[in-house]
Amino acid sequence: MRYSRQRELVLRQVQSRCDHPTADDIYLAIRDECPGLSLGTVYRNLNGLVEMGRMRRVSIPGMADRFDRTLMDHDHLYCTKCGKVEDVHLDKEPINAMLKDRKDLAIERYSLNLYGVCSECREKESC
Amino acid sequence: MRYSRQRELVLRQVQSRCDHPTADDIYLAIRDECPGLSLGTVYRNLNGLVEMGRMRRVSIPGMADRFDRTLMDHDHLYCTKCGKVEDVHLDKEPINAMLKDRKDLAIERYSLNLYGVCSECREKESC
DNA sequence: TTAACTGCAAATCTTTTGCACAATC
DNA sequence: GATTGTGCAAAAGATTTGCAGTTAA
Repeated sequence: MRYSRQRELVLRQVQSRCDHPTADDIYLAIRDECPGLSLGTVYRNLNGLVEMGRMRRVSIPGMADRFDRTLMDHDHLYCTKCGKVEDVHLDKEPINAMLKDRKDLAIERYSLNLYGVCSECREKESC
Repeated sequence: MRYSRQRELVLRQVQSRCDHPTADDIYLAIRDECPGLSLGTVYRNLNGLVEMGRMRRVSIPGMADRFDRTLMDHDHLYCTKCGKVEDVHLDKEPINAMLKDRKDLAIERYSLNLYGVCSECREKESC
């Protein structure tokens, strides 16, 4: 894979944010720095970067994919109040153990999506 | 909500199948019994029936939603060989207990998607 | 009768793709 | 100079929606 300014900007943008931006968020944020940039290029680069393991894709049914700079294993909480996606680090051992017990299943991987109220909205509520 | 032949056919179709059909699968299967049926009507009825709790929606990133007649709580295994979606009944207690321990999180619900090889494909493999 | 439902087609939203041109190595 | 990447615009796929006509209660 060879260098491109567009890919560099996409990667930097994702790495600089903790809010799980969509392809369009990223496009809007960097297009000023790169006149003529096209959304298709952002998509192509995001796909490549995810495939290379430089970032992760977060898929939540019914909405555009988001992109996450954090490579370490973790899960996501979709806030039912404000729509934000928050990182959550759960202890996966209970799940892994339970799945390992099921020798009738050949599970390669799984994804867990959480729905609830994010920490920011909870703080607002309790005031 | 009042009776309609279209809704009746959609519901019957889902209830008669264990293969998690998509809206389009359902449309193709029943349109002979209902000349002039439109895909939009199938979508509208599926949405209504899910909302009424008469069936469940199964969302897997990157593909069309599927519909599931089984109302009881369970999970889904997406087969990476053949693309089928298989019902899986897991012991959720370990997950629920782990989540309950995390009093810093306000989780309302969660969804678990499994990826692996379905029972049918595993049988074929082992021959 | 009237509120809910339908068919149709167009619109929406997200993502991909074909192609001619440009940039990298 | 070969190959990879880009911009543009069109296409694709899933789903929703506006509207005028139809149907159940």
